[in-house]
Amino acid sequence: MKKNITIKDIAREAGVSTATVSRVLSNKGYASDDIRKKVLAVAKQLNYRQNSIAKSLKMHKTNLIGVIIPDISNPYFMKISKGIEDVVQEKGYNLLFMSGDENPHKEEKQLKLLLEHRVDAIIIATSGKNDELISSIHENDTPVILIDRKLEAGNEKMDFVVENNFEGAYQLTSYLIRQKHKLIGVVNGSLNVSTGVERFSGYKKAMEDYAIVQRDELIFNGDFSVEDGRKAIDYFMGLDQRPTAVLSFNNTMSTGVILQLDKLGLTIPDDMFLASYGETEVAQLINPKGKISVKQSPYKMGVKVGEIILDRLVLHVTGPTQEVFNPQLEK
Amino acid sequence: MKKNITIKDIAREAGVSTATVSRVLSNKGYASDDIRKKVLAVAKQLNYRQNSIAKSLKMHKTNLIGVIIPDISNPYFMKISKGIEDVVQEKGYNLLFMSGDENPHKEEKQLKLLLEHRVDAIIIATSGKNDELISSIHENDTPVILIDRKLEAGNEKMDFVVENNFEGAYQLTSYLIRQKHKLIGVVNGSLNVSTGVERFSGYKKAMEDYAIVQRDELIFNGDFSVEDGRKAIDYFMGLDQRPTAVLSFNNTMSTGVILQLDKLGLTIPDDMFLASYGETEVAQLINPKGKISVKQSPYKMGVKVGEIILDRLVLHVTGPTQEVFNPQLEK
DNA sequence: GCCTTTTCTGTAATCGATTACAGTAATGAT
DNA sequence: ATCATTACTGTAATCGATTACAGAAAAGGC
Repeated sequence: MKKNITIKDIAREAGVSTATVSRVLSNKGYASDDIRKKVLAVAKQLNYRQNSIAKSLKMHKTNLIGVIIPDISNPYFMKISKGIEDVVQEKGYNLLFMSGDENPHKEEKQLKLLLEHRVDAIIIATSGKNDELISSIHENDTPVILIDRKLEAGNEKMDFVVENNFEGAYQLTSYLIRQKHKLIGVVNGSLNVSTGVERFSGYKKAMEDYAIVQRDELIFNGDFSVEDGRKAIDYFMGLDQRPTAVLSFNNTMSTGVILQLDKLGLTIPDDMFLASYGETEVAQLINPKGKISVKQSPYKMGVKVGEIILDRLVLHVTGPTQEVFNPQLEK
Repeated sequence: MKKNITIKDIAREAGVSTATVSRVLSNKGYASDDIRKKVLAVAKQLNYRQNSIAKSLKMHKTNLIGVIIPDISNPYFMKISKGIEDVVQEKGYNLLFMSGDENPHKEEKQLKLLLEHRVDAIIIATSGKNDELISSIHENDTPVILIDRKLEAGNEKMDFVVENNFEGAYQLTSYLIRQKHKLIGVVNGSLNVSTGVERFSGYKKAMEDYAIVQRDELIFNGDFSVEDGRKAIDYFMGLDQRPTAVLSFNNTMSTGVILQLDKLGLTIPDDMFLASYGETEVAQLINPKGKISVKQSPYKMGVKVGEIILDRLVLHVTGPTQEVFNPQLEK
C-alpha cells in the first residue's frame, strides 16, 4: 500500500519541528547549517516528494493553467499550446488541457471544472455562447486570456492574443479578385466564433470594394473540420457554374479541400485556384502557382500568451494586454 | 479581490454545520428534506464552487491523470490522447499533459512533477532511460500505463497498449522485397525507444529471411521528426547507388520524406517507392501505386488505455493488462 | 408501552503543507 | 558590560473539505 512520506516523517527522523523542515525545504527563513544538512539528508534518504495538493491549499495557488481549445488534433492549436508551455514551464507552471470539441455546452462544464481545480489562470479559444461566464471568471480574479477567438461582446476588459482576421481575409479576397476570379467559392468557418465572423466580413468588404457580385450559392458554411472542407468541394463541383477559385477560412478545411480535389481527380491550378487562411502540410505538395495563403504564427502567439500569463501571475500586471497579429500573404 | 465561497459560508448562512453541508453536497449520509433544500438553495445563491484541492487532500485522490507524450504536435499521439480523454472524462477524470520532447531528462522531471501533483495514474510514451523510475512508480501504487512504447526491461508487471512493431516492420519489408526492391533505404527511428528497436528488428529479420544483403549506408538514423525524414532523403539521394524504395519507420518521418522528395522534384512511384509505418495526410496525395503503409489505430489504442485506467481506478483491477495491436498493411 | 433500529445533526479530528508569533541564543555595537 | 540586532527553533493556527463518533429524535416491532 502506498505510504507517502510527509514533512512530519522528516521532522521526526531529523529530530526537529515541521516548521523547520518546511523552512529548509522551501528555502525560506532561517535554519542553521547543521540542521539544514540533516533535514536535506533525511528528506533524500526517505525519498520525500512534496505534496503539491497540500501546498496549493495553503498557498491558494496551484501552479496550474487551464487550457481549453476546440480541437486537440488541430496542429494550429497544438502549436499555440507548445508556445504557451515552453514559456510558462520555465516558471514552474503546468497546463491542464481540455478539448471543447467546438461544443459550447461542454466548454461551460470545462470552465467550471477548471475553477474547481483552482487553476491560476485560464486560456481559452472559445467555441462561443459562454461570453458571460468567461467575463465573470476574469472579473472574479482568475485571469482569462482569450486566444485566437474573441468574445462577441465585452472584449475591452479582456486579455487576448488574436489575428487580424478581417484584414487577412480582405487581402486574400482582394488577391483573388485582382487575379480576375469572379466566381469565388467560400468555405466559411463557424459563425459562432469571432474568427469565422471576422474572416467572412473581410471577404464581404473586399467583394464590395471591388464591386463583385456576391452569390449566396457560392458560400458553403462549414465548421472548421477537414470533413467540411471535403463537403464544400463536393458541393461546389455540383454547381452549374463552378467557382474558379476556392477561399477556405481555416487550415483544416483547406486540408479537406485539397484532399477532396485530389480524390475527384481535379488539379490545382488547372481546375481550381486555392486561397487558404492558414497553412497545412498537404498544401506544401500542391503547385505554388495555384495557391495563396495567409501565414499564421501559432507558436509565436502561444509564446505571447505565455508571457501575458507570467506578467499577470508573477509580476502582477493588471491592465488588459491585447495583441493582434497581422496577417501575411504567402504563396 | 477574490473571495471564494466555502462550505463554512454555506453552513453559516443556512444555519447548519459544515458536516451537514458536506453531506448534502456530496449526497452521502443522512439529511432531512428541509435542510437539504435549504443548503442547496444557499449554495446556489452564493454561487458555491467546490474546492477540489481541499477535497483531494482529504480524499487522497485528485481525479487527474498525468499524460507524458514525446510530441504534442504529432497527430498520432494526439489521437491517442483524444481516445483516452473521451473514455476517462465520463468518469470525471481529467488529463494533465506534459510533452517530453523525446528528452529523457525532461521526462524524468515531469514524472516527478506528476507525482508531486498526486495524479491518480500516469500514462506515458517514454523517450527511454527512465525504466527504473517508471517501474518504481508503478510499484509504489500510482498505476502507470505504457502507451506505444515499452520499457527496455521489466515490462512483465506493467500495463501497456502497444503495437506489434516487429510484425508490422517485417511485413512492410517483405512486401518491398517481393516487389523486387533490392536497395531499400531505411529511415530508422530512435533506437532509444522500443518502437524504434522493434521496427528495425522486423526489418532485419525480413532481410535475413529473404537473404538480401544489408548495407549500412542504406540506414539513416533519425529521431522521429519531420526534419529527419527530409534529411534522410537528402542523404539517400547523395549516394552513388540510390535506393529504389524508402522504408520510413514512423508517420512524421514519412511526411518529411514525401515533402522532400517533392521539393527535389522527384516523384512517387517513378523515382521512389515508399513504405511507411503509419499514415499521414500528405500521403493521401501521392500515387497509391507508389506506396504501402502500416495502418495504425491511435484512437482505439487511446480508448483501450482509458479503459485500463478506469479498470484500475474504479474497479480496482490489479493484474497487468497488456494489449498488443496487430498491424495491417494498406495501400 | 418499551425496546430496537433508523434517521438526523453537530463536534472535532484529519489530510500535508506554510507561517505568524513567541521565545531563546548568538553576535555586534559602543 | 549593556543593549540592540540578528539568527534560530518550536507551537499552533490555518487552508477547505470529509467523516468517525456521539447524542438525540423519529419510526418500527411486538
